[in-house]
Amino acid sequence: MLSQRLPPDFYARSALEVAPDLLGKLLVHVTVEGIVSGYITEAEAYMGPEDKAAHTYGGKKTKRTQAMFGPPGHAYIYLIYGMYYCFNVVVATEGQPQAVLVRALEPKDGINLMLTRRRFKQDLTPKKLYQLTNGPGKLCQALGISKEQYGYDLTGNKLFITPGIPVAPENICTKPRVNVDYAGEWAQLPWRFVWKP
DNA sequence: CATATGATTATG
DNA sequence: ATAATCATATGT
Repeated sequence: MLSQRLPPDFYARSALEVAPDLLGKLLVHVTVEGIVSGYITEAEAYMGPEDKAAHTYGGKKTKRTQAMFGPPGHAYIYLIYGMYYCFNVVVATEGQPQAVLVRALEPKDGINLMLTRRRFKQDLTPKKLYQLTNGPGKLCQALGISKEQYGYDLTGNKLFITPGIPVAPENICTKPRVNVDYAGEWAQLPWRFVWKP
């Protein structure tokens, strides 16, 4: 069965539209060690120049953020706290630096590989399975995402997103974004989207 | 060149 | 509650 990619125009919308739409989609990473994938369960919208919580606030363009200024449907990856990577999807249009941070996944394929990569210590009970990828740093570790995948085309064949499973609107809830207190009013906005099946 | 810090996680 | 840990951003 062929894994169908989400079309490029899926990403050519504002982060606020793409973020909730990304829930239930399947994020897949094909590596030499094997294939790992998971359903997206949590995402946050970052709206660019006007959004005080965004890396591109004020239109700030640096070596780190340049991918956000590029065409949509590509990966924006950065290192945080000196030890964890965060995976984002670039959205909107070229020159419009918006992105969606993928905060959590529900593991699907390659769970064994995820366990190895994360050096998971606890017992593998179905109940604790979600702990494998329930944070931005965790899911990057589990999927083997690092700087190497910076700028990757998400309609390509290494790191890509497929339609996954549909999510009913009533199963989506919104919350304020995490750890952006410094952003004043912008921190309060319900731009975090969580899928609760 | 020097310094401060973060869209986090694991552990006590 | 707090340490871990470093690329990036920013200032001098």
